[in-house]
Amino acid sequence: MALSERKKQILHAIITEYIRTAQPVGSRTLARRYKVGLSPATIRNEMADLEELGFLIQPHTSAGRIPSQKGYRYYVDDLMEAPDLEEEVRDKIRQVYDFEKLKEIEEIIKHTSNLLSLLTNYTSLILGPQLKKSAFKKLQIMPVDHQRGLLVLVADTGFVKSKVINLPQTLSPGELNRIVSYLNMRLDGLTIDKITSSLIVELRRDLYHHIQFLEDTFTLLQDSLAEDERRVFLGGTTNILNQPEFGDIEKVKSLLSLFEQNSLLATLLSRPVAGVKGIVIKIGRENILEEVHDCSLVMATYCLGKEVAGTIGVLGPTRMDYAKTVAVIEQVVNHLGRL
Amino acid sequence: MALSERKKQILHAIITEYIRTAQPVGSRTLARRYKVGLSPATIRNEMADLEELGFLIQPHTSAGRIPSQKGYRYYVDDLMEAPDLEEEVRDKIRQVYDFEKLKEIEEIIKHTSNLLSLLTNYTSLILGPQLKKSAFKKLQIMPVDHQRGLLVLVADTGFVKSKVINLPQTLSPGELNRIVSYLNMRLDGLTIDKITSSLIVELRRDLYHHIQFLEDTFTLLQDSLAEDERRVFLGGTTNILNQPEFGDIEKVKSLLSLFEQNSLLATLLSRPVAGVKGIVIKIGRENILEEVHDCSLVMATYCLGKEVAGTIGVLGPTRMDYAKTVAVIEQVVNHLGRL
DNA sequence: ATTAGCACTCCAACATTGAGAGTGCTAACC
DNA sequence: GGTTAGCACTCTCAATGTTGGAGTGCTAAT
Repeated sequence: MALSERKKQILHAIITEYIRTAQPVGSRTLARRYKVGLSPATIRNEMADLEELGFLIQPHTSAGRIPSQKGYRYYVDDLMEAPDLEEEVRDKIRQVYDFEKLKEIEEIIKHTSNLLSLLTNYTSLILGPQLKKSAFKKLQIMPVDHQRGLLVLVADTGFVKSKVINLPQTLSPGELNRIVSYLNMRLDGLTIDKITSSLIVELRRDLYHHIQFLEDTFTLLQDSLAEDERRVFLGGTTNILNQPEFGDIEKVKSLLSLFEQNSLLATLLSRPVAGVKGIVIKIGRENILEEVHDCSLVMATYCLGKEVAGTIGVLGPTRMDYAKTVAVIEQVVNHLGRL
Repeated sequence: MALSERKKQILHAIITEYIRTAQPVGSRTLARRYKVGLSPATIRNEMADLEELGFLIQPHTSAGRIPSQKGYRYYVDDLMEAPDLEEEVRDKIRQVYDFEKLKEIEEIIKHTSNLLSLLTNYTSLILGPQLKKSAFKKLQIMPVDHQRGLLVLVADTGFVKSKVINLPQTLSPGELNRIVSYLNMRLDGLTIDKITSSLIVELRRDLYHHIQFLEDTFTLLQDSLAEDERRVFLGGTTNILNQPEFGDIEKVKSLLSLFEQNSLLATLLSRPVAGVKGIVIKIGRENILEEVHDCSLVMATYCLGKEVAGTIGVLGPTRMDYAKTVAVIEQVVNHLGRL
């Protein structure tokens, strides 16, 4: 699949131009706007070749060419070079991560997703950290009224989960405290996924005389566990509507209803094999979901501290500005890693 | 503005038909489908009158008539009668509120908003309860690591707010406990809006040697206070796209970006004067925001327990099915009041 | 007061046309 | 042999008719 230098150059130019204008690119325009020292006729020949090879598509006889999926793939893998970001952009990123004191994960993620959609003008998706991997830190029960209490579960990542539970009225404050400290002791330092159901059974045995109350507690624990359903944070959902390819209401509708389905979004983002570092780009039909078959997704795993936390992604039309998007994501992931 | 019985009947029929079909209604259709014992010609005369009076609009000569805003208003105030809900619908409502044990406000609201959008096929908006009005219940600080703690604030309504704060390292656990119980004592039973800044100043004086740490605490308190910005919960945002009036991308875009702006939504919903009971309907331009000038909003205040908690609303095109929507909202508000 | 009849208006859907953009091919050129 | 000019051809898009249907308003008859 080795293309001649000239073909590469032409393909590059076509894709660049198409990304800019969203219009099929003709040989004339190319000759005029990009200083290949070639006449339109020669370019036409090359374009015909590139079409034969599957990199370009002609929407109809006598229109210019547009990149095919294969064309984008080649561009992304071999042709594209990430631009330096403008100082202005770098500044904005720095601002978000420096000046605001972000302590809670959720806050960090929300800011990040806003930032991404702002900088790229596409829609950003961020898959939150996996609760499983974080370590149990502390569990606390605060009485709310005489029959209910608030159970708070804190993970070391700063992740907090709370739930109102029923407390048996027969339970004295002292007992409650003892139970809580016992649980804290037993669970101390474990990662959440170590809290298996067998451990729970064991605990339940140890504390069998408080069964009723514990049911709720364990339910929360197990829910948190079972909630492999990691939350996906969205930013700039309307950005994508500004793209000329979304003139069609049907498309808009299917995309927007996709945005409402957290689990599907999570599927989308969880593709890159755990551990794969760097940026992964899914173009058009390379994505699993039909709704985004004419979108592309640029994603990367991000770390918070040392742990791989989740996936960060930007969704745009297949005709998106890959180079810039990649640059932005790299920069952002970088900053995130330092927190 | 007293209309003759016959005019009322015709206006009613036109609106009903238009709500059903979204097409201008002509005299022929009306004579055929609605058993007014009149010929098209007579109906035409009446329609001309109604147009003169401002209840109807003719999109162009020789199209049928559609209701004007004034027409809808008259319909809603004087003509419409709320239908009995089908058993099937009543069942669905009962299911949501009976079988699932909803303890936390947020959960209740989320379920309600889903329910509403499901039953009406429009978009539901729910303005959450005002933190201000609920009573302070308890404040707790749980250490997370050696320099950070999780501050949890519980209101008696079950409302929970938490924030990670910095703890000065010089603070011993004993001291921390004393501070917490002191704060609890001082704040006990107050409604949140009683925790004015003057009280905070006072507390701050009493505890002046822990200033740094307290800053964060007070910030949270004040944030919760200042957060008059009450959260609006949305359901079925894509439903409204199924309405034929949203064939235009521009409209969709402006509406969707409105949906992303919590504060604007809160404005929309907070119109009905506090205390007004019953259902309020805002038609078209009666709404403040331009984005919904061709939508209508049916809303009602809802109670949780005895307190007025917030506003519940359904947003559809001006051509929405007011009768059904009103019936559904009434039913839902009813159920909510019983929780 | 109601209705039948009729001329009139307007929209929406469909065809027609011409201009513009772009191609592929051929033949000439370096 | 690679490159280019020239030209016929194709296809879209926008503008411009054309037509049929739906609905009206008016008038005259009931």
